[in-house]
Amino acid sequence: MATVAEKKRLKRNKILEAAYELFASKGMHMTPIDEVVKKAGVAKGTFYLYFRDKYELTDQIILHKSTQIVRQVLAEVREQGEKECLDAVEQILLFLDKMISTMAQNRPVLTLLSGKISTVYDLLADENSEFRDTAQSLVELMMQIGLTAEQAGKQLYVMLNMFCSVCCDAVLSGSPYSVDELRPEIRRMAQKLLT
Amino acid sequence: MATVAEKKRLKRNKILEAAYELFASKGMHMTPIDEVVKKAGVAKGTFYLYFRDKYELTDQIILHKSTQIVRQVLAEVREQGEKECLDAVEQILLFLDKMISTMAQNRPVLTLLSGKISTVYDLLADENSEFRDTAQSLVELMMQIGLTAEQAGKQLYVMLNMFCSVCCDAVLSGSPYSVDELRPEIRRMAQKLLT
Amino acid sequence: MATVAEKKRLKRNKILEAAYELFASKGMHMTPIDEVVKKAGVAKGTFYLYFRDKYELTDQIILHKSTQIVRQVLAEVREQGEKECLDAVEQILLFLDKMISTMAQNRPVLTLLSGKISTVYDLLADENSEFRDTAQSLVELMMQIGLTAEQAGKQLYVMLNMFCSVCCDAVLSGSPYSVDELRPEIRRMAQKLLT
Amino acid sequence: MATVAEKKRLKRNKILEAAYELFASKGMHMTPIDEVVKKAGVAKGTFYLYFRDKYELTDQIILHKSTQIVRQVLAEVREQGEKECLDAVEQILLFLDKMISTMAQNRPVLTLLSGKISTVYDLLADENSEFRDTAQSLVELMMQIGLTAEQAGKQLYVMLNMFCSVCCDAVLSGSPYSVDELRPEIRRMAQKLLT
DNA sequence: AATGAATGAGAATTCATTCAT
DNA sequence: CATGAATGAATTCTCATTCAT
Repeated sequence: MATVAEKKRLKRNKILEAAYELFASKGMHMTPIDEVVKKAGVAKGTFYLYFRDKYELTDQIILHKSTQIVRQVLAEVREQGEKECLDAVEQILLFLDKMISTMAQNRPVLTLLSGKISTVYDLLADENSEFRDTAQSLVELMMQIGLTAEQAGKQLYVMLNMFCSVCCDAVLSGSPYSVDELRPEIRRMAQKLLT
Repeated sequence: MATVAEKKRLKRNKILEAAYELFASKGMHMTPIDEVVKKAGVAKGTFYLYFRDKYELTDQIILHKSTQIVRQVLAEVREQGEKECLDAVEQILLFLDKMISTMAQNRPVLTLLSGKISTVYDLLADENSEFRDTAQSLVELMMQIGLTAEQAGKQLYVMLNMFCSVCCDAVLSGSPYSVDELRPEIRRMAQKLLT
Repeated sequence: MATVAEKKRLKRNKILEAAYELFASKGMHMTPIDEVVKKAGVAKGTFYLYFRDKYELTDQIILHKSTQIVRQVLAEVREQGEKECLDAVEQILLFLDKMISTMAQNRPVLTLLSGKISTVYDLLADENSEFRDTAQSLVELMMQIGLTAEQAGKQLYVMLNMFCSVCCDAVLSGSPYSVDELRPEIRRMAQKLLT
Repeated sequence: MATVAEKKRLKRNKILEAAYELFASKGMHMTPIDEVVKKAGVAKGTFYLYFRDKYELTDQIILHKSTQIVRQVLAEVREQGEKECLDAVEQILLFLDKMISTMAQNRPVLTLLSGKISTVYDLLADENSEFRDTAQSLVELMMQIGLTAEQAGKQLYVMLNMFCSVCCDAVLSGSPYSVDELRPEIRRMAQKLLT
């Protein structure tokens, strides 16, 4: 077993997780590297062995966490979609709904995501992404309701962005409406957009 | 003429404007007070005569600039709406369209607004806001298409948030789509949502 | 009295003096700013009010100290030269001799000067230097022994550099010869060069 | 063939050369060990197998490079001296002239040598040096022009130091005069000193 | 012998804020 | 009211050196 590379990956992850929790609760600008390494249980120098600087760390966290969320949501959608034989519209609605739920339960990640939402979309759209296939099938689902490939792509992006943004606001500030207050309305709007 | 109070207001505005430009281009965290006061042409101590601290300044800028934008957009909508005798849906679409255009032309303000979009809505919804009446009429317009007051309020919020968010991404990063690419799609979606 | 500018000059000088002593005894690279400010009795931030960074400080010290030394030497030469009605060659020899003595007594300054000797010459040659006139008269003295202006300039430079360099080595390391061992030899060589 | 000891010597030399180039271009204080070992193609730990610390490395480089230069210069002088049957003065002048030329062509080595010129002399004077004999013959040459052994030693030292110092300044900063501008003057002075 | 991950003391520098003038 | 010199805690990042593999 490649214990050496494995240990490195583990250490990197420890830093990533420690930073995530801190950044999420106090914001990146309010979290000194000192605290991150202390929480991660590594030396200060070790941090700079794995990340060029604080900004690279931030980027990595966003990537890391977004990936986690998208991966989880897609897995659930796929499973439930198959089990319940959902049609195109229903699957997309389910995807958006799950995204909202998951984000609502991941308050901290929203703090980081806020204002960088296109990152999530980039994850889906990137040629080399592990999600490429799924993203493709989402677009195909939307084409089944009569959109061109381009329209489908754009609309998917706008809807994702829209729901994420509303979620961020709703979850983070709860003002003027909470997620739960907004959720039925969002669903109604999504349905309207998809028919 | 109250030259004393007037001069104070002027100096305060000079600081606000200087900070706005700096914050917009480099971000608040990357802009030291030193630079702000230098650009504003006042002494460092003077700054603290007008603002409690850097955070109050930031808040004030967002308020200041959002107000400017909303005020401008609403004025244009009102004028054109009257001139062209637009119906409810058309007025709302015009409002959203103008918001997009104005934001697209105010790249810097988006930097600040990004992730704080509900601020704009708060402006509209606040009891004491100068926009209260207009916001009220927007809601009433939406009720004309068959929504309850509550639904109308929420939908207005969601649509605003959605469009602002998409604009921020599109204008600021241009990725994955530019505003101009997205604008027709957005309009189509808005229309669908309002019928 | 302009107490404000005066106080600033004083504080700057305090830093300069503190740094000089520290740099001279341990070398600039071995002296943290922390120690400098502590010795100067000012806050760390104050340091950066007066000097861009450690390197500017170093340059300033060299300038400051070289100026002090040259000023002192020239004053002595002028005085003694007049009193004893010395001729050209004798005055130059006296100048070099005094330079050697003064440097020998200013061990610390040599630490800083070592390897940056042309600084001293620059001081003499700089158009705006307070020493311009004196430097000019040194050159004129050398022209009296039959050199062209250009030859005189170069020879003055070479001799200065040569003597400073030998002094640095001799004073700082005492190896292979001490200043006192070398001084007669140097004098003999200077005399030879000037006739 | 002693491949073991040979390989070690080779690795040591690789480090020495890598460090030399780096130190020469950016200065020792600005060159981290990291860069040295990377350039040398060895691991960081390996460095400490061959050198106690960074300071020992620096010393070794200066020694290494000075030796190279002196060895080269002396070889050339010896060869040309024999071929052209030069007399004492001419040989010394040739030696100094070659030193200047070689240094002018070895800009980087001067960076390191600057302020440590007596090292070169130490090389010549050290009892166990490979140059002991040559240095001795240089002294003897000077005694041929009527100096005592002691005077000869000192004068050789002063002249060496003087020329090296002037070279460092001239080559490194080119200010106030370049090597080429100074060279005739230096030669003239050397000639004067040797007669 | 060689490696390179890990260390952590330390260094430079910044900057929001205060306060005497 | 206005000023800007002074502060020093806080922060980021570096790097020589060690040591387990």
